[in-house]
Amino acid sequence: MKEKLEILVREALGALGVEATAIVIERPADMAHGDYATNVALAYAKKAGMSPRVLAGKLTEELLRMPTEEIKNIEIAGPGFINFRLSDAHLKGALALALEQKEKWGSNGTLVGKKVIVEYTDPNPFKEFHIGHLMANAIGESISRLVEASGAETKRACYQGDVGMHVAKAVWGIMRLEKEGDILAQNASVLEHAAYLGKAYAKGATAYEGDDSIKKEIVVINKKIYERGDLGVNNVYDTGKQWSLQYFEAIYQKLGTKFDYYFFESETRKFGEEIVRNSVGKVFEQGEGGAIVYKGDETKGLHTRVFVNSEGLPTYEAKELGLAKTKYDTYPYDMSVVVTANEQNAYFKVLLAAMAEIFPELAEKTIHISHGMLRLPTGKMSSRTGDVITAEGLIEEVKTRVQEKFKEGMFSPDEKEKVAEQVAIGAIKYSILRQASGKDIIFDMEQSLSFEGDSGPYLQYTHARTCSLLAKAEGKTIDAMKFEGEIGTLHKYLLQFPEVVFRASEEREPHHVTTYLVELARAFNAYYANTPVLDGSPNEPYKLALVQAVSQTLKKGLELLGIPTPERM
RNA sequence: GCUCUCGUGGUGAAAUGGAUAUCACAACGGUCUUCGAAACCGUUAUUCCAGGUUCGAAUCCUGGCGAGGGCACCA
Repeated sequence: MKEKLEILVREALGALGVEATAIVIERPADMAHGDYATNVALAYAKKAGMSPRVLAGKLTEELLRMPTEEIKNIEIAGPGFINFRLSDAHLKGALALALEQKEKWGSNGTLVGKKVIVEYTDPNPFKEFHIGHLMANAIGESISRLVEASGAETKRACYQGDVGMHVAKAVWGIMRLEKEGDILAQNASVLEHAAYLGKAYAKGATAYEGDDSIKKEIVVINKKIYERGDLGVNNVYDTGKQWSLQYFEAIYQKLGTKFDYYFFESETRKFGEEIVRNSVGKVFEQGEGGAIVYKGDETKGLHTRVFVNSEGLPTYEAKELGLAKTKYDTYPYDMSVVVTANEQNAYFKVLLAAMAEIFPELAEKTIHISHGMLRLPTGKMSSRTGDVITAEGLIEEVKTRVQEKFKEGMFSPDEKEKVAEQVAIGAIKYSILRQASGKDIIFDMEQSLSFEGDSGPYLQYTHARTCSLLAKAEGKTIDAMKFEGEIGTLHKYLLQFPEVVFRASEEREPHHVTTYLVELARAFNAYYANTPVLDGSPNEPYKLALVQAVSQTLKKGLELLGIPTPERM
């Protein structure tokens, strides 16, 4: 419809002898103004040599001359906006079409035939999966689903730092704990394994900073991990890594993420190092102490970064170059999205500049998306001091709060546990996805996880309501066309969904979806409070069609956010 | 010091350069014998400061103030 209006307006301008470059058709901020609006009369007034309102008047005359059954009327408003109101028949037909589309409702085909890879979450084995990873996961998962909804073939990737000092610290910690007799039971659970690793890491990290001789021991272990020549170290490392990965996998399952590819730093480092060494003198330079550096162009706000350090080991930057190529060799993508924390922004710019010189075609396809930090009201989290909120801990805490809200006797114990988890995940993910990515979130349990108003559970609750209403209406006629009366805002909100999904996908901003869904849910709840649906009136089939469309839209929208949609809660 | 990002009611956020700046929380006042009150209705309250560009600026440009990130061998 939007495209059609654009063509009509262009023709009308042409008829008046005005050649248009860009034509903007938009949804008016206030729905009372109409279904669509254009500002062309304002934009081209000067070019046409008349005042905006006069031009708008002439354009309207032209537009009215063209036969269009979708349009009910055209009005001029304000400084010279042209507002379009769509016909009732068209609006009803659009709703009927939406219902027919079912699962496909809201999708578009703008990325059909494209291959997209999205990398996100990226936890480090041997360390906690904390709420920062939760943030990256929520955003990355939603972006994956959005580009999928645009028709792209989408693969999810997770990149994990399984080598480096943090690992050496944890391995040292485990060996020390074992020496002290603190050993896990044979049948320890995945969670107990993870907690043990956390303890080991904290021990190693503290000792590393406090004691120079231990620092040296850890450096030695780090080397041994790279070389894989020490059986004892290998053994501890291999089991520890396995524990970590099992633990992460359990969390992904809860969160609703299924990765297609796992990349490990231990695999990309050698390749990355080669790439860098082969381009010394061309792209990279020798820096102080034998390091290999990339000199970023300071006029572009870049700085110099080390790619291979003076000990000859590749840094994260070099590994990332290797990763980009490895990804492409695994899955020849048209677009590669990488989600990281925003503290990496400056580094990523340098990396992309270097990549543009080595793999220009890959750099062009790479899009970096950064998320803000989750901060505690008390300050920054630190895994060294143990002042961390783990994902697991947070989910459990929210879960218990959710259960307190359940009505007595609604669920069996098993169901209760399951639904509580779905709602908890919904609350957490929503609080992350509701704002534009890139900004920090001050994480306040009370505020960000409220179950009222602008929240995940609010949307889930509204969806559950539609489900129970539809269950009561089982067997009744549902028909979007059977309606006499004035078409309301709820109906019009519903029809905006595909445009919202398109924009969210294009900008890779899930928060457009959250904002929209809350508006939709609000419109529905208001409608629901004032209008009896199951009243046997002639309009009942239409009202049920509205409810079904709301239900379907909430379900699909929440799915795009990676938020579960229980039918009862 | 250099550099990047940000500054919207008491609080947290939204707004492809457009019309009366939107939403939630909090506060205050109402609505459950009727399709689920995790809901609904109402009241109060917002674009950091100073210039500029534009028919039109929360949005773009310049300067100031304030907050956060980054600035060579961590990731």
